[in-house]
Amino acid sequence: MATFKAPRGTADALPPDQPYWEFVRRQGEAICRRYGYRRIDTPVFEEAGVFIRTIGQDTDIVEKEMYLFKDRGGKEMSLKPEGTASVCRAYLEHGMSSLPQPVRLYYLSPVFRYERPQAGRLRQHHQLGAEALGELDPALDAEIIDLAWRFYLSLGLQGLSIQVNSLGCLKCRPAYRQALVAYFASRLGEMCPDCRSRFDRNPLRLLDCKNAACIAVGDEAPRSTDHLCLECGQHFASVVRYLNLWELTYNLDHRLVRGLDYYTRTVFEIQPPEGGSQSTIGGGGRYDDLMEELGGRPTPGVGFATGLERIVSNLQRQGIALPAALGPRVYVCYLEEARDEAFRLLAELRHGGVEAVAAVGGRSLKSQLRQADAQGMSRAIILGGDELKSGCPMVRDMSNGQQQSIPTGQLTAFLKGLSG
RNA sequence: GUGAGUGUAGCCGAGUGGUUUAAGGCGCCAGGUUGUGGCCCUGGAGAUCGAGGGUUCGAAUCCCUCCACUCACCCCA
Repeated sequence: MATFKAPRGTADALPPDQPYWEFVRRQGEAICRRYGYRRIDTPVFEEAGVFIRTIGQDTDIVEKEMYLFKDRGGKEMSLKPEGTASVCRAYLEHGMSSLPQPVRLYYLSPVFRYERPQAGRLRQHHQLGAEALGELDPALDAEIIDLAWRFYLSLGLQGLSIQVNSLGCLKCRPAYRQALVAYFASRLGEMCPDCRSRFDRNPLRLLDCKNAACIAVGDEAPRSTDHLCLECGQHFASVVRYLNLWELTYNLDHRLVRGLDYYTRTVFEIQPPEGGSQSTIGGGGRYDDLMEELGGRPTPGVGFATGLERIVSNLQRQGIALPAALGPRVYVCYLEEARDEAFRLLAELRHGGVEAVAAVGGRSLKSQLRQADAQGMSRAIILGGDELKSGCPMVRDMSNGQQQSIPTGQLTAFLKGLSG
C-alpha cells in the first residue's frame, strides 16, 4: 500500500489516457492558430489581487475556492483559479496595447480551485482558453464562440449546444438588477431556501437555480436583453448576426449568468447533452472593464475557456476513436551470442526514426516474445547465431507470426515502410 | 461547506468476531528440454485488510475519530 497519494481532487494522467490528451491539445492548438491566435504561457501563480480584483470579491471562486498562500517575502499569492486575468495582466505588463489590435492569444494551463471533488470537477484541472484583447468589435465575440464550436466539432463531439445571452454593461445593468430584485421580491415565497438567501447578495444568480419551482419563477423574470442600453443592444444584435452568418445553431438563454463578475455584454456556454452537474464544457464572454480593474487603461476583451478533463471524459463516454498511431512498434529479441549486435541495431533503428525497444533482464527468447506480445508490439526482431552469420535479422509480424529475413542494412527502411 | 454511499494485493473481488500462516480471478515473474508470443498447464512474488485509537481472551469482521474515493447539492471547466 502506497504511503503517498495524489492530493485530493488531483489526477495522474497515465499513459493510457495520454492519447486523448494529445489529441485534444493538438486539435485545440491547431484551431487557435488557424484563427490567428498565438500561444501565451503565464505563471501558475500570481499576486492574489490579480484574481480578486477581476473575478470579484463576492464570487464563490474568490470567497472560498482560491489556493491562497503567502510567499516567503510575505506577499499574498494565489494559484490561478482561471486563465483570463493572468493573460490580461500580461497584456498590460508587456505593453501589448502598442501592438496591432486586437491581440489574439491562447493558452493551455492548469487551474486550481479548492472545491469538493466530484464527477467532472477537480481541484486541479486544465483549460484551453482564447482571448481577443483591445477591440470591442462584436465580430470578435462571434469569432470566439465560433472558435470554441469548431474546436469541439474537430474532436468529433456530438450533441453539444451553444447558449448565449447578454448581461449588459455598467451603464444598463444596475437598472436590470433593480428590475430583477423587484420581480423576485414578489415571488420569493415560491422559491427554494438557497435562492431566498442569495436574493440580497446576488439576484442574478437566482436565474440559474435548477430547482423546478425556481425555474418556473425564473422563466417569467425580466430579461436582461430587454434592459440593454442602446450600445449593448446593438452590440448583441450584431453578435447574433455574425452567428447567423456563420450558420451556428444557438439558444438565446436569458437565464444564462456566469460565476465571474467581470463579464459584460456577451456571455455564452457550450453544454454537453448530459447536462447535470457538469453541464458546462466551456464558456466565456466579453469583459470590457477587466483591464481597468488591473490598473490599465480601458481595454475591451472577449474570450472563452474550456475544461480539458471534461472534454476527455466526453470523448471517452461517446466512444470517439482517436487517430491511429503511425509507424510500427518494434521489439528487439536476441540470444545471448547476438547481444551486442542487438543493441547496436537497436540504436540504429532509433536513430533512424523507428520506435524500438530491446528485451532486457536476461530473459529467454520465449519470455522475450511474450513480452513483445503483452506490450502490443507490432513487430519483433529476432537475432541469434544464424542471423549473425547471414547478416539478416528475422522480422516477425506479431499479428500473424509470419517471419522474413531482412538484410541489416535495409532494416530501418523496411520497418519505416510498414504502416504498423 | 452540506448530504448519501464506499474503502481487503497493480486491478476485480470472497470473507460480517476464533485453523485466515486473509479465498479466487485478472495482471506480473519463471518454467513446460535444445532459438519463438497469443491458448493451455505448473510454480512464484505481491496485502502491516485506508489510517489511528478503543472493545474483546481473540477483529478484516464491533465502536469512535480521521483520511480518501464515488455521487449529489453548491459553484463551475
